[in-house]
Amino acid sequence: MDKKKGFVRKTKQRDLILKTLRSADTHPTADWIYEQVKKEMPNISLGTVYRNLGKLRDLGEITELSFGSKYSRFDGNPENHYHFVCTECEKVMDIKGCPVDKELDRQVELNNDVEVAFHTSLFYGLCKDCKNKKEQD
Amino acid sequence: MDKKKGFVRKTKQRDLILKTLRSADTHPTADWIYEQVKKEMPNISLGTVYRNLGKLRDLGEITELSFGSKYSRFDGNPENHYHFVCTECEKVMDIKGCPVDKELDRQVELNNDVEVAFHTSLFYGLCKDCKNKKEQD
DNA sequence: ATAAATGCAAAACTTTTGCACCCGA
DNA sequence: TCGGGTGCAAAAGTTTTGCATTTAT
Repeated sequence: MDKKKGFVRKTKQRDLILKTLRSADTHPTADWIYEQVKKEMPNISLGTVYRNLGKLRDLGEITELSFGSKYSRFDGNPENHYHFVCTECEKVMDIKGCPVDKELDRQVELNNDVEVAFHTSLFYGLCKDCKNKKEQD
Repeated sequence: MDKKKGFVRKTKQRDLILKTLRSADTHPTADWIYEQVKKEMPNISLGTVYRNLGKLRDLGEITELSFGSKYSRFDGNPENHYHFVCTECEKVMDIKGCPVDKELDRQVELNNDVEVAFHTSLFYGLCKDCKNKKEQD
């Protein structure tokens, strides 16, 4: 018997959830993902979406971002990187051209007597669209 | 008549809440503040704590930090600075000796076609106490 | 006197969970 | 077949809100 306990089974639901998240250009909420996925799989439940997002996070396939608003947001890219939060439309997206500075972690350790595993930075402001919209006034 | 509409009234509750927050060495949750304040003012309600924290935030007296866990945390210091989150005991505190690098904001603007108002960084790891506790094993 | 603030409780909202059934390996 | 996954609905947990009353100015 080579069946092992505690294995992760592949399901249509989880595949679709991951595909949907990976193809999003921003970092959506569980509810947004639920709405998208429902178009293709109308009977899926929100509980399943939450359970699968949690499982994918535990497997290291995605990252859960919990900041900015009441909702958690999910990032299909598990690599550490910086994020931008639009204060106007609430969208959350990746920062380009600004690599994570690991030297900072060492500096913080020395100055604060802590052990740093990693850090992340959040930039707040107006995204491209909201910036342009404001300029039109 | 020099009474104006929309003014902010001074109350014992708000004073106590602000005093409690300012004297905390970490960044507590609304519920923690509620528990502290109740010792001195047993009839205060959690709703009042939330309302006052919101008002103080709107007035720019404090900062609301919404990351790391389900709860919002509040920071008696409205100045922008970096934070440390202990992944073991969940405490959130200020980072010392690591000033906010405003140059980064300009770099992000250039690379991402956005308008950055400010940024904040979160360092995750073990705080002094949890680090020492681990070393004892 | 007037409107802001409070206390209480109910409501709103996001996320989790129990359970019976289903389905992938 | 076996145990992980799903759907549904109820529950949990944080934050907000309606309302009558109190209180600061």
